[in-house]
Amino acid sequence: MEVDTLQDAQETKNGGNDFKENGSLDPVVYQLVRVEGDGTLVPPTEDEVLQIEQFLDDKVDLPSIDDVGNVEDFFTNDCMLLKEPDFEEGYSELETNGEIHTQQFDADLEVDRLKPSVDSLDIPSKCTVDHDHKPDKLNTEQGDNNIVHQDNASTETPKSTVLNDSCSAEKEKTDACSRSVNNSSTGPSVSGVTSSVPDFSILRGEVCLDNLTIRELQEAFRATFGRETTVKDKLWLKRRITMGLTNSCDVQSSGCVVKDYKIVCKDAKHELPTIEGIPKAEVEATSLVRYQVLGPGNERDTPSCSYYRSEDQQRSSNRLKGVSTDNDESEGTLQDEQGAAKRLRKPTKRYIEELSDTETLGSTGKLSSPGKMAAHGEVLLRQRVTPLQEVDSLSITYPTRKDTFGGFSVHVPYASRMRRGRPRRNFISFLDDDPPVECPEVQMAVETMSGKDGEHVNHVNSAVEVPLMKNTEKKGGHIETAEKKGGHIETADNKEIHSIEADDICRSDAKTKTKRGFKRKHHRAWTLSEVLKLVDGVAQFGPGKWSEIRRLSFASYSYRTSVDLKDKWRNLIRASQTQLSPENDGVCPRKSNPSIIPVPPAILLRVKELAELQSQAGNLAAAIKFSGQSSKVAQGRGSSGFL
DNA sequence: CTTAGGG
DNA sequence: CCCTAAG
Repeated sequence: MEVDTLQDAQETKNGGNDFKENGSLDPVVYQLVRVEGDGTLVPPTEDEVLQIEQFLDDKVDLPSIDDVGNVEDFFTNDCMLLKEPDFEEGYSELETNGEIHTQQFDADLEVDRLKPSVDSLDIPSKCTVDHDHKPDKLNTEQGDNNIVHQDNASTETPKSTVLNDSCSAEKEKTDACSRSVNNSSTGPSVSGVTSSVPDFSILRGEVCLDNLTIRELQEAFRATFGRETTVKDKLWLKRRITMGLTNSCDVQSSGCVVKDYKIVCKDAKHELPTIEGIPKAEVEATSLVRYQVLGPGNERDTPSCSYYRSEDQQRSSNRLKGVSTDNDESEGTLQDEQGAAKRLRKPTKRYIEELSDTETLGSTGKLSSPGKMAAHGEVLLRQRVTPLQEVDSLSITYPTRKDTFGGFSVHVPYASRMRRGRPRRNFISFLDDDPPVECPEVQMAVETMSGKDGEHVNHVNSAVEVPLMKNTEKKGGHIETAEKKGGHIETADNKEIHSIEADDICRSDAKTKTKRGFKRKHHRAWTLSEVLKLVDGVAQFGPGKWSEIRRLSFASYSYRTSVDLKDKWRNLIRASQTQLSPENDGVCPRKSNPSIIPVPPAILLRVKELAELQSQAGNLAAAIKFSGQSSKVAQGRGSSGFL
């Protein structure tokens, strides 16, 4: 398994209010999209993006090389997990995944008009059965409805006769689906899928996929996944089907017979290591542990579930489940604890498919698709609109953007882009402004990737150039984290230097942009050297001469404006007073925040002295104004040299 | 444009 | 950092 697999397996996520703490996400990647009234997809607003950024935090970690192994491990186990008790549930849950999100849209946006797009976006079989069955429950008008579906699906299918039941369930779903499709006026009907019922008999008993024709395989695929596939690749189909039936990722591309959802290798005649043999409890435990690894989001229940369902709702839905209550119970518990523990999410069926896809395609794991990330906005949208069948048959590359974390250049999902400016209010402007938005990223790359170049100009000390605050870039907490994880405190020098150019671009860009700080100036932590320069500058030119100081001492730091200097100085003074004078037991007020490297007391001392000078200067201005002296005065123990 | 201050 | 009011 490769990192890219994870990223490729994107899920449709809608904007709106569903991004909150609990909005658990796939361990994979989400693509934030908003469905417009007419069914078209639109990039998320920055606000929306922001809302999920925190989740992506964990996600971002995934691709990190170190985690790959774990991830793989995880999926393997998880696959097995699905198999056992709630096989069905696993499935329906997984399948409903996309739908759920989309459905939430119904609440957020215009309900009726969305249906079509929903259908077109998602797997046919995903259509809501429950609208028919449990009209009373959650699926009223609130965004909570979605949950029931999967629950029902799982509930209504006794475990014993898994296959057949699942078939019927699927059938129902399909029917319901077609209904809803038909009901909706404009909906692009799902090609044929809804018209006929898959031939589930094909999956009955011992299935030897090798003996099936492509058509049969496709049928089997449909019976397995509840949707059609246009893929004609036998190998691919076989793998998919096998995986689907066995719920295992570990499937050989051929020579396997599926019997009772277990893989039986023709040749080896032995079952692949599935959940069999592993104590249920152990498995469960495993899952628990794993769940904690991945993300705040959780998953046994679909994201929306955990978030949208109130406690009561959850209970009621649990009741609905009936059969699989015990499992649900634990799930519920898990959910309750999810806040504290990170858990992994079951790989979605789609993920599984994607997985095999990449494998089949001989993917060695290109980390993503750099080439296609160009116009993410649009490209991405189109992709989402494409019928799923096609989506998984093609080697879709999902839009990502390159970003740098802790020195690693990785592609992160489009949605995880950091917000740079003030929230954008409308999509149009969002799109229009896209280029500039990219700037920070570029900068990041430049900063972290390239080695230091030029700018040794009047550089006094490049030694201590560590940002005073480690969370240099990106205000958002999570990126910060990512950076830390990257683990290196690069010499700020690097940072500064490279940032300069990029930032300049950015700034000019921002400034040219629509007035009112559409973009907030990229936050740059003040480095020690900068502070020193500032202090020196103040000492030399006197306080208030910001423009001068900037011109002379900060010639190389084009991103520091005189105002910045002024602000910083103000802060320094504050710090010196707070942190120094009351003889604070050496504990800085901002203590316990490891990410903040306090300004060395030595400097603060100077600041303080200068500050005192200033205040006194108020009365005896003349003394300081004669710069020549003032600097000396300042450097020489302040008040002493003073008249 | 530069400063000073408040936010 | 941003924004504004004042020189």
